Amino acid sequence: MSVVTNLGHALLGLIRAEARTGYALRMVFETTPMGSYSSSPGSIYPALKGLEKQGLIAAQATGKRKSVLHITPEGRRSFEAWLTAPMGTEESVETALLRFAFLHDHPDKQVTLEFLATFIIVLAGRASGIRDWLRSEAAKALPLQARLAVEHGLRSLDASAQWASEAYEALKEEIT
Amino acid sequence: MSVVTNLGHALLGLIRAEARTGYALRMVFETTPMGSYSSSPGSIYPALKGLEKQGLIAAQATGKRKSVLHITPEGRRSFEAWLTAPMGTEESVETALLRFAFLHDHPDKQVTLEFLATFIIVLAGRASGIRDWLRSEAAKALPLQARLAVEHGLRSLDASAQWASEAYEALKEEIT
DNA sequence: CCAACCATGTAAGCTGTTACATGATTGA
DNA sequence: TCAATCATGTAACAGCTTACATGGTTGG
Repeated sequence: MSVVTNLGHALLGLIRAEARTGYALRMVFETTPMGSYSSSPGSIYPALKGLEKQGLIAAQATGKRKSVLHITPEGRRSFEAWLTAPMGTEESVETALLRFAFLHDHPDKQVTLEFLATFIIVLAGRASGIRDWLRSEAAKALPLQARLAVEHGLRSLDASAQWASEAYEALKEEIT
Repeated sequence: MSVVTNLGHALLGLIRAEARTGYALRMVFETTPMGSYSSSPGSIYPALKGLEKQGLIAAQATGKRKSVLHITPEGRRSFEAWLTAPMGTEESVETALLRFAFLHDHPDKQVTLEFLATFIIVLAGRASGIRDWLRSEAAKALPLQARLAVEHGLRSLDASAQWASEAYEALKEEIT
């Protein structure tokens, strides 16, 4: 039972790439566009403790006050499983993007291409659900602006799908 | 101090439009694309109690078990203030969309047009922040896929801005 | 030496989720 | 009458935020 949140996976992925202190991780969230995640000590440190309690990361004290966190073999396994799990129909765009970003060092590039292909299908399904609703009687009863707001959700999904297909092409280029 | 969440404002706005039972509100979230909000009893009823405690809505028992909720004068004032407050630079897209949807019955359509214009500016500011970062040294150190993930955020913002400018035109049409 | 930054943590509180619980009403 | 749906709620818990608290290190 993986009780790891998006924040937890973001932290785990960063630590997997390079052993770091909690503070260094906070700085990543504070100075890069990865900053949709917390960055406040009150969320980072408890999350790290959770990962440690689950045996996914371990701390190495370095004489000074700071302690460098590194990933454990079990953490590596758990992260890998999360990374390559099949995408469910309700997986959030945020989670999918996080997984995609971390898939970069996966040895088999085909996995990433399939990931994007599935993502496109999932997004298309959601978009057509909204389109159906917009054609329904209920939708016609709504005032223009409420309908426009729904339309925004559709545009968002379409933009994601558009992005995914371009990313697909870009990666395919890179492989060859 | 308005301690009302997005869910609270969504509920308040629906009740303002028409007095309803808690169950009817749940159904709105369950059967329409407004369903990004809760819909579970465990979130709706406590939220409604919160609104009641703040004097923004009031319940009228109807003999049977159900009680119909209606907005109070203070609730109306509070909602109106939220609706027409100037947009801050960190206002979430979700909040902005909710406000936009409820602005439909605002007497002065010019307010809505200005709202959209501001929204476009806010989005442009965020997008250019990301674009700047993508041009930075830090960004160039990132692997392709991480950069692509950031690019997704940019596309999202652009799609919202595109939507906003089209909504602007659609509303302008409607007014005349 | 003092300010700024590095570094880690705790405590209170708010939202929301899941799951459980209850009972009334309605239509087949 | 029995199932489905209407209708309202509570309890436990997860996750995050804000604010508070502490102390080490480094550069001017």
